[in-house]
Amino acid sequence: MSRRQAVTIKHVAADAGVSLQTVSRVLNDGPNVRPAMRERVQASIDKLGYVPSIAARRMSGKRSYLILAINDRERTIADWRSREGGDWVDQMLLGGMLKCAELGYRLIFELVDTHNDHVERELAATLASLRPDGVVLTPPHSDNPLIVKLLNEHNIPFARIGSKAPGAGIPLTMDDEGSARVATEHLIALGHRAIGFIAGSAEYSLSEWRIAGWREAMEAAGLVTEGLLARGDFTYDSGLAAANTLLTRGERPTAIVASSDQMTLASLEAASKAGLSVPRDLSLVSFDNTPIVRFSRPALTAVDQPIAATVARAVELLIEAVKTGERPDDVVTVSGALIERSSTAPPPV
Amino acid sequence: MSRRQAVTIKHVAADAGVSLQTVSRVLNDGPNVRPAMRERVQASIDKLGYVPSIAARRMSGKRSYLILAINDRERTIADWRSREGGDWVDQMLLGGMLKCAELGYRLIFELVDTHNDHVERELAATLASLRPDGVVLTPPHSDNPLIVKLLNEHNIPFARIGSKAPGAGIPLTMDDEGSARVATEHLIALGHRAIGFIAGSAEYSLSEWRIAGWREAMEAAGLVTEGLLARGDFTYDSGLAAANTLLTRGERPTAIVASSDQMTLASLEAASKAGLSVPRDLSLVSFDNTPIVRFSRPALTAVDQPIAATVARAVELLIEAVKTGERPDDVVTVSGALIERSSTAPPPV
DNA sequence: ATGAAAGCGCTAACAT
DNA sequence: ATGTTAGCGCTTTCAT
Repeated sequence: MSRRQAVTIKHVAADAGVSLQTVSRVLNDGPNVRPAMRERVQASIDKLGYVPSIAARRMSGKRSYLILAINDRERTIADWRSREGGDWVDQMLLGGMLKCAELGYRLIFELVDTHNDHVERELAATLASLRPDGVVLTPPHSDNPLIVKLLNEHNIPFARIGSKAPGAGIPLTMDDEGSARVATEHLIALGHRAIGFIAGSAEYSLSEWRIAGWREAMEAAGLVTEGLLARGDFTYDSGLAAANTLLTRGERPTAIVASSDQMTLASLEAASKAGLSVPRDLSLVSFDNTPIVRFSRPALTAVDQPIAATVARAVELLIEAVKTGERPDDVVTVSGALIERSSTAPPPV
Repeated sequence: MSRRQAVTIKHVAADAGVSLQTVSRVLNDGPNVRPAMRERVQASIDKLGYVPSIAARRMSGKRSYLILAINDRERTIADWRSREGGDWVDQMLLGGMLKCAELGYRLIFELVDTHNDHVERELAATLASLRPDGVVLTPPHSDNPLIVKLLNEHNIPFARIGSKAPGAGIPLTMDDEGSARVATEHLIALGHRAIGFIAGSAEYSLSEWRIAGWREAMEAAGLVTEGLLARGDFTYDSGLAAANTLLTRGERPTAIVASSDQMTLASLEAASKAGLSVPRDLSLVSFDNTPIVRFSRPALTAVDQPIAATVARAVELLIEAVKTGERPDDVVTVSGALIERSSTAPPPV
């Protein structure tokens, strides 16, 4: 059998006794096709099992039926190799791929270097090769001015997940500020007054939003935040250092909110080393809710990041933008939820 | 800016002052191009930042530069939703995507239903739409006669991971038999004599190979296997039932090898319920080595499945097959390794 | 409401 | 060693 298409639009046209155009119109839900004709053509399509070639559609038309999802190369590969149980990629695929399939699109997953002087060349090459109808950006790419500029110049719709900045592209967030506030309020409600916060890398704007959420909750409750903020970069080691800083200060916190599961796990370790029992002596709230939080002892109370839902929403909006040219006016927010487990309790008396 | 390609082969040809064909030859490392000419054309390509359109290449030539990786829909989605920390998909992507990128290809990840009367329609549609140059099959698709037949008829190279059956397609295994033998021998060396085995779903042929490896090791050491085999289906619940069966028999095993991390975790739980301490009263060896095995108490000794390496090898062989038409004569084996942690010890005295 | 013609960007086959 | 021609399977544009 040859590598050529088995059944093409020509076969369908011949079978239905109509022109190629009419078949094309039926395929694309075009106007000016009588119901009877539509049915006849559809019958031929079904009978022959015809499926249009994505390459040919992209060649002739303006659409490629491809959505490109981009992640940071270095970080993603490091996560895969470390096998620490993060499932960011899986959740992106779950949300993005299934939504694409639902809408007749295909999701292509790619890695792009952020820390690289040839980001533009790299991305431009991918765009030239694939010509996707839309691009989903994740942090830290979402705020990378080079990438945003390039995509904008190419006039291709794109979503910026984890970005609120104005400008081109559709910004979406997982309500980091609100989630941090909820997490903090949860601890306040339990009676905590000295609540530490371990922030993530400043390269991600969501790190600042989470700090803001924590601050708001603390201030609304009349609590001080001074000396209760430490910075990490989402990694375990950075979390260990941050937790140690917080736990060795004069009036140490009775609870800590950390911006990633790895940093929270590190805080658990730091607490253990300091002879502190969680949650009896120290309460812990995590961010991400990746699989590992359920396997730690105690299981961690965590803010779930709705990655699948957010990516699915991004894909929807992108395809909408291709079809109608319209995009949301405001930042799109997909909120996470606080999942209570066993790492939080009232403070020691 | 329009959705048309910014820089096409025409621009390069014009810039270099040659015909389209010469540019095409340079792109494809074709013969009959003088080095000087090759350099001149390459200079134009670099200068203009030209990257060929994958769609146009697929339209005209016999290659699509696409490799399709297929997984079981039901199981994959269930794994994603359950968030139990399995990283099969990540490892496939890590091995497959990076190897594809290295060779100028692109990996497309798809889900296909096994338990479905229209597998063929579904897969045929994907093939018609994408026309991939090769397909990577994973269990249980690797032994699905409908899928194998379809791929063979379409004359498209494919790899069958986890399959040793003769016939079309390139079979690859992770040496399940050898790994099970090594795991068992490890326990025998520690002094165990009654070593139970919890097998996986019979739908996966690798389940039988693992049983065989365990049997071989036992018999080689002059040990009986009767009554020491239990069956699960890789899931936690099935592991719990299987472990309970093994642990409640007359002469209960002092060690168990289980065919998945979930089933081993379940065995740990079953042991705990039975008042048995691991590894003091019962040793446990797992299969898979997904991230969670390091987070259990004790951390599990496990056979690592080299998924990334196997998929990378499959991609290599597929692309080789496209280029040269050649394929390996024998089953390709990529061996895993036993990772020793804390769930194994000598048997109680 | 339907059809015919042109062309997308590339490679294959056939010149020269 | 290089160029020319035809055509892949569709959608677009322009007829009718």
